[in-house]
Amino acid sequence: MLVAWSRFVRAVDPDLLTGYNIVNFDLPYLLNRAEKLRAAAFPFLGRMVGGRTKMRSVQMSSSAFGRHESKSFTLDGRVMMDMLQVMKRDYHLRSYSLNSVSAQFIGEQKEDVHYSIITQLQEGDMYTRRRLAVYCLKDAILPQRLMDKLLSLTNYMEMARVTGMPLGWLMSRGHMIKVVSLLHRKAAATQLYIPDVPRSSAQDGGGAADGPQYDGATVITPKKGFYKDPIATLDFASLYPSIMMANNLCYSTLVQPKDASLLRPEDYLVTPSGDRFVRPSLKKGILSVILEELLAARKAAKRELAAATDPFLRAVLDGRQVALKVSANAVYGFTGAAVGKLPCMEISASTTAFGREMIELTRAEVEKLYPGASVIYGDTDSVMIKFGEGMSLSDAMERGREAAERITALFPKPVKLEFEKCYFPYLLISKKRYAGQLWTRTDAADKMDTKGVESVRRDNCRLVANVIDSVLKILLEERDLSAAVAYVKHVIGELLQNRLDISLLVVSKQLTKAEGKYESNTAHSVLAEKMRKRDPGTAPSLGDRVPYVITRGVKAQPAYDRAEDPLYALEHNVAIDNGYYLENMLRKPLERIFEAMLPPASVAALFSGEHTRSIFVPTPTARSGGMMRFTKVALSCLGCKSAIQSGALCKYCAPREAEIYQRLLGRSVELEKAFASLWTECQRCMGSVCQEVLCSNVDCPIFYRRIKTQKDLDDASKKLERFAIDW
DNA sequence: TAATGGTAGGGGAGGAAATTCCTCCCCTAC
DNA sequence: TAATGGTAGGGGAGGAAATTCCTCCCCTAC
Repeated sequence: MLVAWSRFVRAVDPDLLTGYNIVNFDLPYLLNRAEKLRAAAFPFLGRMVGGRTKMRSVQMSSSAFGRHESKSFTLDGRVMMDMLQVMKRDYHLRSYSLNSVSAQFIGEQKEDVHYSIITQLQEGDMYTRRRLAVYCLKDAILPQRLMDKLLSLTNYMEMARVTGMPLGWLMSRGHMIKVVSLLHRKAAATQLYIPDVPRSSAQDGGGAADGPQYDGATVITPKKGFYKDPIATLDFASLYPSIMMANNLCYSTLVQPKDASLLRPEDYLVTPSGDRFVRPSLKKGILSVILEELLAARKAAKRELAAATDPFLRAVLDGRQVALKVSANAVYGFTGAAVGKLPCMEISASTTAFGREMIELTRAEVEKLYPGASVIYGDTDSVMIKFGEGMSLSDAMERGREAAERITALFPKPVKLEFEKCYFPYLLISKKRYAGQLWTRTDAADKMDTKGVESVRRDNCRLVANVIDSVLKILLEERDLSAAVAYVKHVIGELLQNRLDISLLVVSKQLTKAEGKYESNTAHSVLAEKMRKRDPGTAPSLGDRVPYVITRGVKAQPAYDRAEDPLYALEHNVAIDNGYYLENMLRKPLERIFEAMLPPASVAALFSGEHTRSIFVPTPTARSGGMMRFTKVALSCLGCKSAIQSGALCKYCAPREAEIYQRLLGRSVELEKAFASLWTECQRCMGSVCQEVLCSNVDCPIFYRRIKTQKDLDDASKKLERFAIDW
């Protein structure tokens, strides 16, 4: 079968291979299997005749794309486009399972089949094998649909053209190689050669770049608070690229200090960081040319974006122009990369130094030109201005536009300060954290814009993200403080009474270090270790996100000891520590928001009072220690919970047997109904109502609810069975 | 054959170090 | 065989508890 499949690939002769996680799972599996079975004709999947497909492990670590282990193959003539890798590179998501990704982008779920039941399906009847087949087909089709919908191939080809790089490298390598490629292209055209800088010993592994190498951008100290006046925002368009172009910063224009005396003073420029670059009249830098081209491509993408009407297409085109912008910024990053091919701190340090001067000048100028105006915040290339008390939105916009124009005139071309938007109202929490209603026109707000706060971070559970997001919406869109307070109290009540779905409480963090490399204990690293011991096959590996919930423990037991795999917690009935979620996850983020608009006593009242009464759940002691090891669970009366020897009820409750039995039966029936409706929902999702549901999709809330209901139902029927003994 | 854009910054968890608080104990005044 | 005044209060030692500070870690803004 393997050999036939290999022949099939060669016969179809595709340019591109795609799938989901094929690089790290499917292909390695096939190759290993072929080797084991001595299918010698198998590993020839490339276009090179007789070219053997070999597999290598590579470790990639990049500040932009994170760290992961990966495989690489010799597959001449074909490009591997693994959609998992594409999704990880291009989209910031909480989960990258094919299920959640396709649900989000193409509104379709696949039925997930856990690997442990595949054999069972294969060895069953024609119906179970059909299910297996459907699963496999979907697994193959969904990645293709994703690729079509997201225009991934189009965008990658565009990037390959702009940068002059092989398509495959865009998926397996970082940003630096793009810049290297661009440099080679331009340098060759101007008869220049790029020096091969040998790696210094410091660059190889040990003790390299820890801590910043040079000073970065200015972040203006925020004047924190809740602003009910419109806040105008001015941004420099592509700040770093435009600084490099305006001042001709380049490898080819750098003047070494010892050579400065050879030039006339008017031939070179001294940057704020004290470095010298010749003026463009003498020689124009290559980096300037490269940046001009990247920004021209971005402009074209923006034009296309303006012409598009379909909202989804717009989102994708927007993604493309952002990618080009990021690549332009990567040019600056490349010059500053100490562990890189061609570091040049003079360029990067000069660029940031210019940036610092420019934002300071902008701030001073705004406050000088507009008396009463105040710059309340700014980061790197932007300033947020409050022009005055009680100003209307349209006046603020008008002044913003005017100010941008007047200040742009102070800088050399192509530096451009733009008025982009107003925030109204605006909540400024701290540096790099704020939220506001964003307006680009006066007739209607565009959207709520949230930066840095918990609702946009992936290392919070969904509960926190949802609550913060809703609270901000109520405060900023509806501007209803009391409704926000009521909402928060309601959610806290639900949480403490255990009424929330466990999928809301799942936290996930990325495993960024290899096994044993963590210096301190953290919830996700300790849990990953625990899961490796349970089942190495399904345990998270380097670069994966580890989902977990915090469970109840004994007093003072650290949180990392109480982190548990959500599925495991559900299946083994481990109690969730609701108090921890309230105190350690919800409390502080909510306090930071409300303290800007409520007196301290009212903020404190959010977390105490009637709604914080919780239902008692007995605390389990550590499973493997303490006195509890020597105790046994005694039967308890189903009527009053007092200890009894056998049967269902104690002698005092016995007379009420009929009534208690009826109550439990009612509960059981209720659960059965709930379970049946969840089951139908899962069957609908599978596309068939005549088969058993065999789905283990951990990203689906229904899945958690179904498991929980099943568990409760089991418990309920066990209780009912105890009555039988009496009869 | 094969590596990796940058700095600034917030904020949570864990654990060490420094500090405060409580209890026991001894002794003296009267 | 067999005996012993009391209470109030200062202050040191030891150890528990609460607090502060620092480091690690993750993730985001630009």
